Amino acid sequence: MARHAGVSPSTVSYVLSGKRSISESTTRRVRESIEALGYQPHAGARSLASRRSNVIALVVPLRDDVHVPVAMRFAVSVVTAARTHDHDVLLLTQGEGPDGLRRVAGSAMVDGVIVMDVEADDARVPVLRSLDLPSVLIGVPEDTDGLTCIDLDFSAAGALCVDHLADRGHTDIAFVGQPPSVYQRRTGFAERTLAGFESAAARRGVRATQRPCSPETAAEVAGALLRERPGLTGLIVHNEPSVAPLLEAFSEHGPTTPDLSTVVIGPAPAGLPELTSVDLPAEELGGRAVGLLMDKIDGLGKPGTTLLEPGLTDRGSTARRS
Amino acid sequence: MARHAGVSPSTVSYVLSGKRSISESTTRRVRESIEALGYQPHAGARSLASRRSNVIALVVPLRDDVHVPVAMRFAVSVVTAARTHDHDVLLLTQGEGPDGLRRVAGSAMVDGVIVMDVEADDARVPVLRSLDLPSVLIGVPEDTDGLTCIDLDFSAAGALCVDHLADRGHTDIAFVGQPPSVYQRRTGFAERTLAGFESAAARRGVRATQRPCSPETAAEVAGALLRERPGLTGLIVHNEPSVAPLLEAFSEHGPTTPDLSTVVIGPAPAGLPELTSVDLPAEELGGRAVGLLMDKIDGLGKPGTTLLEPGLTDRGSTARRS
DNA sequence: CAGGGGTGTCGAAGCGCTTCGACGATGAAC
DNA sequence: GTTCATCGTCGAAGCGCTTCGACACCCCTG
Repeated sequence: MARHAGVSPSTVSYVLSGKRSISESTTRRVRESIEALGYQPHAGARSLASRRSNVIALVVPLRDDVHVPVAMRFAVSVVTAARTHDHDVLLLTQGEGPDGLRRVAGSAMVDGVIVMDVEADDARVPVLRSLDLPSVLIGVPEDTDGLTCIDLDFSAAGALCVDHLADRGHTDIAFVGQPPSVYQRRTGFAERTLAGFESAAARRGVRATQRPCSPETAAEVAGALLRERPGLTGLIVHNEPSVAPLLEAFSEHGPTTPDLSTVVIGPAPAGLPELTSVDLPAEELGGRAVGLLMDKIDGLGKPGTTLLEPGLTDRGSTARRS
Repeated sequence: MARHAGVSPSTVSYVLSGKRSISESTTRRVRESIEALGYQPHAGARSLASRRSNVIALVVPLRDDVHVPVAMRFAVSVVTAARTHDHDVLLLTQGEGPDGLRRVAGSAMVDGVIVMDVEADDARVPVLRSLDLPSVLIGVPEDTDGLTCIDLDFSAAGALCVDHLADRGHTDIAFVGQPPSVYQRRTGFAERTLAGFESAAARRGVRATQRPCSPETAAEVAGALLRERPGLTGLIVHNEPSVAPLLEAFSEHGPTTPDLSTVVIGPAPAGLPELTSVDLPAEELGGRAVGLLMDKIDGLGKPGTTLLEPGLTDRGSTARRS
């Protein structure tokens, strides 16, 4: 390669990295040779010499109570964003747990790591702290000390839904949440949404109940709510796969939207009437997470938690009550 | 590391790789040092010296007409299987197209690649041929010359469903398929399923129609079938996300399962009554694909297409007609 | 016109492994 | 008691990059 362009290897390196100034004529000559030879630097050699692999790891959850399409949107947006920063993405699954992190860190395979689906008391967090590997969490654990986290402000999202309904005169609202297992392992986003819901409900003085739910138990949950809460007029669903079975179950014995005013937190489900929702900005989260990670890799950026402001899109599934 | 164990670096390497015999005592001493120091070989150095990265690339589709949970199951099973072969997985998206393949191959980042969601006339296939990078396709293109492919035998799956219904006395069957866009870009599995359906229907002498479908158009499709095919008693759905809206639409104006005998090709949808189905063995496919790729990387294994025999699980959603 | 500060390029060292040939030691064969 | 394999280990030579001085060379200043 260097010979083909008539320069030394170091000059090629400097052309590629831009770390020293190179004359325009030499630069052009080198670029032409790169083009002509289809030259690609050897990734291993590069990472050995520069102590940078230009790869980041992404730890994706694979629990079955995690909503898969959302996880996939995250993954894709992370890959796309990483590519714009000239990085590739190594896919790790929860299967290996903390050991996977140790392995990729220890062998210098990756420059940093993005961890999704963080729990309040996550086993990976102490490992991350001990590893001095740049990392960004999508999700917020209980103790964020020294960590860089980013997430939707789920607490605000819960409150936003309550306010939306309360503003429209609703005084009896139910929150249908994630499957029980999600709360049991104290997943951050689920806890925070619920907390936001509850404190907003108290603040607005509305009657509020809350129930976990999964697609299998949706009919049951709807039945119980209809029975125990005859005055119910507002519904907040923080569980996308359950939205369809839930609304179906309600409509069999009771009101349909917008009389049962419904707000969904999460991505809008396909093949259903459009519902008013607080959308999960997966693409933005993924992109921002990568940006934060790149800063940390470059030695910039301080630890801290970024919460994205939620936005509510009114699609007409909530009615105004006098 | 080598010093800590009191041996030369090459001895450590041979202990780790097993490429030369090392005495039991030395092996033990080295392993103890590895343990004590938490030693991890530098991946870049290793790939530079050995010309092996121990990483494979996985190209995942991100079209919105691809069923995401299935793609995710593939991805996870590929990662899991790769780990058992001491490899990691680099995630590539369709976004970069053939260039992504060239990049990871040229820079020796990966030892091989697994490509999902292959079309009959896929742009990546010629690139793969030109690259002399070991590869395995999950899916089957039109021209498989020189390629290693693996997939469910979708043609047999289509036929299996027809036979199942025909055996139970059904003589008027509809096939509800993938969204039109999937056929337009000539995705292998969709074409082959349809072909299997049609030839089996001809062989069994049953009346057969076929329609593309998406969750949005499910109600429409159901309506059209009810209108145009009053004698319809059998339904084959090769489109998991549409199953729920489809059956709902049918039940509003017509028969429900098992009177409308329904067979699904794909993963069983959650939160619905259990349906008789031909399951997509994503885990097995992913695992086998990795196995095939590892053989190719090791210089074993010839090109060729492996089709997995489909199996039908009877869950009682098909009735016998006299 | 000597001295000083940029620029643009090169050479060499080294990143941390693997691998090949070599070599001493050991035991078997004659 | 030689001779020969065989076994276990080592040393050295890379793998293909990056990076750090060094060094021409040029232009500016005084």
